[in-house]
Amino acid sequence: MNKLYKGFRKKPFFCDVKLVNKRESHLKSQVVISQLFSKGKVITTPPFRLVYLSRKDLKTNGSQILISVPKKRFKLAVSRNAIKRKISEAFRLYSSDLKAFLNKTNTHLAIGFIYIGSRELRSEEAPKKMQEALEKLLKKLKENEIE
RNA sequence: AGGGCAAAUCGGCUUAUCGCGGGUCUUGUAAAAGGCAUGAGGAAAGUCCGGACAUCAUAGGGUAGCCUGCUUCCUAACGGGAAGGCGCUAAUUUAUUAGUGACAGCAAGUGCAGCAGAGAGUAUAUUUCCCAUUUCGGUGGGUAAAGGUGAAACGGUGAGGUAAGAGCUCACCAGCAAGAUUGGCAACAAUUUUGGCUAGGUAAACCUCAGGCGAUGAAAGAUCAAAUAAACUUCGGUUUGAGGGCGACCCGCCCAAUCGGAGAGGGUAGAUUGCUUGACCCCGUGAGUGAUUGCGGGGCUAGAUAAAUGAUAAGCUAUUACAGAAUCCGGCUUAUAGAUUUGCUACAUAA
RNA sequence: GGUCUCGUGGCCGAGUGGCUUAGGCAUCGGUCUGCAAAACCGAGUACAGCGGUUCGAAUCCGCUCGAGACCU
Repeated sequence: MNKLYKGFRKKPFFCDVKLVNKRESHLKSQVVISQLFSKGKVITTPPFRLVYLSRKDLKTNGSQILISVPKKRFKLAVSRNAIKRKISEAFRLYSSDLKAFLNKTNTHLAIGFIYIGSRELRSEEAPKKMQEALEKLLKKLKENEIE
């Protein structure tokens, strides 16, 4: 946690965790992806479908995300890219609670965001939807923790 | 001042905060942190052509297949471009302008042309016209001017000629073929001589002629690391030439002691490189009608790998067109809101 | 990233440039029947789009759109 607080002195306007979204937080491993889709649990909130898989046996903690937009609904590469960017930006801004929880409980979480909306994601509604989805996810994770 | 057409250029900018990719510098044992500048197109698209580069193959020849098709030039090359020629269309100024053309050959050969029509290619006679004959209903022969059909019907005008006619003969005209001269690098144009009197359409039908083309694509390939099995079982063939290679086929040539089929089974899929200095861009200047190119000076301008360019706020008419690099170049085609510049053009308004 | 194929009524599907297109299933109307099925008779509905070649294009050529397959 100390690492993350390092930039806090210079930029005091933002909250307790620094908001980064680096390469390391992308989900790349084919093994993990196949496990995610075969064993993972699913939450559906209107524009997204979340697939997640939490593990405690790994040494690292934190989250790795994967974003998928179907080519069948969005023909243009430009619009697909725009949706992906909006999702990742929204996740970057509103995932601080989730990250704090994961650090506390020392879990590794793989999340897949699948966009199931039929229209393009508008930038003003993206943060609201993301917050809803993440709150739902956090609640589920806490329930599991108690069990 | 606005409208239309054509060509060219741009197709977002500024500030603040946060964030991402690779690069570089600083701090740090390291992990990492911070600073700096930089980071998506005119089409990045379609994959329709042409190259570079790489691997495989390569004594050589022929055939097949595919592509291109007026001429000369440009270019690394092209199915691209420039200039010119010819045809067609439109306009008028009637010989110019603008647009446009897969624009070699049907006078090498073969095929095709429904319906209609007498006849659709060495074709032919329905109605006419003329002659002969007649049982006066017709029959036989000659003829192709006129009517009619069709997308398309085998030159036109006049004279001679004839039973009636006909390029049957002649003159002129149109068009064709061959030759000559002149101009042009050439396509071709102009003039002229001779010929036979007419040659129809279709090659985006087969085809002929001329020219060109080896195949596969960066998921190509190279290096390193890790792992390992040129192994095992079984069947068949072989110095009396089997088998393999020359990745369409044939001739021919080469290799040569091993080759082929089946079974069971093992391993890898990570890193670096290829990767961005290039037929590059900008400026000046010379050559050329032009495409293009010579010389000099300056510049470095994405290089990711489940894949970076974003978000928020404010302002500029602005949430605002079409749209996202994946080895790299040259074209073509298609999509495209708006802005600017230049040229041409006609209309209306005002002075 | 690269390569290739296909597109004909509501569905399947034939079609060698020539009568706007064979056939089957489905739909609708009629005959039959007490009613229906089957059978029989009849009808409507199509060449993915645009442009070109040709007297004439579903067919030949070019571009565009859509769908699918393969390499990996």
